[in-house]
Amino acid sequence: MDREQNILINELTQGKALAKQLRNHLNPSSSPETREFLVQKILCSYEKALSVLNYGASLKPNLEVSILESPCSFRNSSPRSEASDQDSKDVYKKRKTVPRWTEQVKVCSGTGLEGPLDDGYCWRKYGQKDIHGANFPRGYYRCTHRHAQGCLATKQVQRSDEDPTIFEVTYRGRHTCSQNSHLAMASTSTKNEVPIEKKNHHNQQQEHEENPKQGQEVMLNFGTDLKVKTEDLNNEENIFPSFSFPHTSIGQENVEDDLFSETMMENNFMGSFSPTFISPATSESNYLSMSPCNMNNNFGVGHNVQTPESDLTDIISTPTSVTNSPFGDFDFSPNFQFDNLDCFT
DNA sequence: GTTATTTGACCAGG
DNA sequence: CCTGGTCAAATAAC
Repeated sequence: MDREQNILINELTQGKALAKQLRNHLNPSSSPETREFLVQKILCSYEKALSVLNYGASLKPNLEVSILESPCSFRNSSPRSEASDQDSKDVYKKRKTVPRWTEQVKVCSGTGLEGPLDDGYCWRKYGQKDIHGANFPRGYYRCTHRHAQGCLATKQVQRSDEDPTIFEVTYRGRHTCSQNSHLAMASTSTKNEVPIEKKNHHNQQQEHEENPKQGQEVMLNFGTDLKVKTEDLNNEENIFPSFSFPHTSIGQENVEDDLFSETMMENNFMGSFSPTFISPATSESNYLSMSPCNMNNNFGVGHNVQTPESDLTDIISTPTSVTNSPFGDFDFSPNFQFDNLDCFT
């Protein structure tokens, strides 16, 4: 908890300082670029701070955080759900109760930010598929320690059609491997989860490379915008009785119990993470957008946003609420419970 | 040598 | 039969 607090204070302090700087740059002689840069940095600080808070808040059933204005999103911040829709239907159901959620990662660069998509885990690619209707192939990754530690976490990386700087990363399962992240890990950052990048250098046809890490791409923009959208499928049987409103923070607690217990039983591995994070209600729409700076530090860990395994397909496929009110709901604020952050240590 | 990626085959679900 | 997801042999990187 101290750590989080420090980070929080740090970021807020930094944000304040940056704001001052920005004020100094409000004069006409200052370049718009500079101002924009400062704005981005400020937003980074905010987002990071919010992310920290989000950790604590995520225990709350119906947390919804929407921070879409991350530095880089000015370009195209429209949250998209097409891919998710597809996924949601096609998810193979044999494996039930595997939590699944999607992060939309926007790759930007410029501000000396490292590669995107470094979530602090070691992934190993085990497949790639061309997906119908998508211009880019989808990459399939599993945790490197699958055999060593039986970590069943997997993820899919799908590059967005329209905006190649956006990658939809769908995670499945939680990491049980010890080497993983939490805060410290990711901070070591620069380690690329997807090593492919190296090879890609020789590759002309990146159209077929969904690989986020390509140097060139990284150079394209600023920062990394990470949106986390949880969506759970896999549980045909479990449909949220009361998910109608993603923003609702009330009335879902009841549901929580069911899902919670179930989640716990079937996904014990989650325990290694932090059981308290399992908050079914969160699933509908969890938007967490991270900026480049976040990525530098430990915040690549989008996984911390918990999702239960209810079948939220429907909701998700109509992310209107999320889409339409990107900035709207910040109901997380009142609910922080730092006490639970202990789970991370 | 080891370990990771590529890529077509294979399988299950719809 | 088509599609998405996984496997595994071949290959590349280290």
